[in-house]
Amino acid sequence: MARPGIESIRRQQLIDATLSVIETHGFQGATIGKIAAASELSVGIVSHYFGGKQGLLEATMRYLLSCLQQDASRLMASRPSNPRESLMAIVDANFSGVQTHAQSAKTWLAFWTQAMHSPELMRLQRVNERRLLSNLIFHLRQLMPPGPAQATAQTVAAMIDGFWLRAAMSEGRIEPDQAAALCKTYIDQAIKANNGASK
Amino acid sequence: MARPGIESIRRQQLIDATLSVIETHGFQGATIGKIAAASELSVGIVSHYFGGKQGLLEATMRYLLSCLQQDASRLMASRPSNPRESLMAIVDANFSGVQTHAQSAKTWLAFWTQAMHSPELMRLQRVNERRLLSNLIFHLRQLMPPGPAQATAQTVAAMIDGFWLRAAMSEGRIEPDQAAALCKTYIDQAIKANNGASK
DNA sequence: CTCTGTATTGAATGAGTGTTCAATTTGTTG
DNA sequence: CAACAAATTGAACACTCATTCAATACAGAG
Repeated sequence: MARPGIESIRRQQLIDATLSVIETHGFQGATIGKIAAASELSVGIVSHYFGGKQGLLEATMRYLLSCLQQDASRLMASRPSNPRESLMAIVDANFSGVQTHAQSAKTWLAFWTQAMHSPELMRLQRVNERRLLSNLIFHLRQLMPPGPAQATAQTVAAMIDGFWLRAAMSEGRIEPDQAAALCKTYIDQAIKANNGASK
Repeated sequence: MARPGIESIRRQQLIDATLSVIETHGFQGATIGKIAAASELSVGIVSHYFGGKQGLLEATMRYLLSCLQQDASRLMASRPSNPRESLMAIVDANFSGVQTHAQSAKTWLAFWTQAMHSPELMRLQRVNERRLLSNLIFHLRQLMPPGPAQATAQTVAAMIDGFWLRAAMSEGRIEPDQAAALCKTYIDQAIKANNGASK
């Protein structure tokens, strides 16, 4: 038998190569050949570890989702339990990935597009969307009535997606710090506009 | 010679077929063969009128952009010149296309993704983005200082994109009316938070 | 009806891609 | 070192798709 753990190493190699190739060549240009070349492995290895190209793409999206979730958990843990601060942490978490991986925004957009015609990717996307939304509602609920909380949560979620989209389109011209700041400004405005009406 | 105007008829036939095929099969599945079948024409006609697949795709995106601009012009013309009402009209215009063409949202997303790796599509996208942004700033500028106006405009633009994205992802589950209402609520909050500081 | 040039067709072509699997390499065990 | 199995390779294969272009259909002019 060969070294144990070699499987997870190869899997990660291929996922990293996939992200890199999508970043430079786009989703359409992400062929098995290019991914294999970028990972310095052979084309056959993809079928061996992921069963095929589709399996590799799904694994790559799962990886991106898990990174996002990890960012969120880390930032939530290091903050006070103040509801407003928690909301700010959620915003930060949703933009922190952009800085470290400039390629992420483009790749996300590519996956979203692909996800619309792939049930499995669609399911993953929906789960993640639900989590963000219910997280936002939970904290907003402590600052305003249910109605405005629901509306504000949906608005914040749309803003986050919108800024990601713009970041992807403008080749990193839009600063993630700026996007996060605008989201936070909105949250404060929404709190001010609805506070005291609850409790 | 055959009938004059036959060219514009065929072009529109092919553009309509392209939109229809992208809606059902996705951008990746939009092949010349399917488009030709949907338009009840032959595959060769595409090269004849558009020089190739890429030309047809660019023409289709131009068509979508012109539809959006037409919606905007129409709604702006039938409203009072009140700055706030103008902003509301802009929001309505950006969501009016979703209702009539449920396929639009998916197709927009597909084009956005494609645009990132096609200079010509990217250029079209940028022009449209600039127009929306400067339109928003122009009207906001009459209701608040330059700084907040700039920030609010970018936030509104991101919200619009974000809601479109969500509409595309959720197969029309999100009502465009609701999205427009949330955008308007935000605009009013932003005006209230910054009014009186200008002029 | 015949002629003429435009409009249209669709089979043939060739480039590109994902998958397969027999052969090879690599690391471990006896 | 020899024997073995897991890991890896990459050429061959089958398939899809965009493009091309010689052949055909067609509308109006004479």
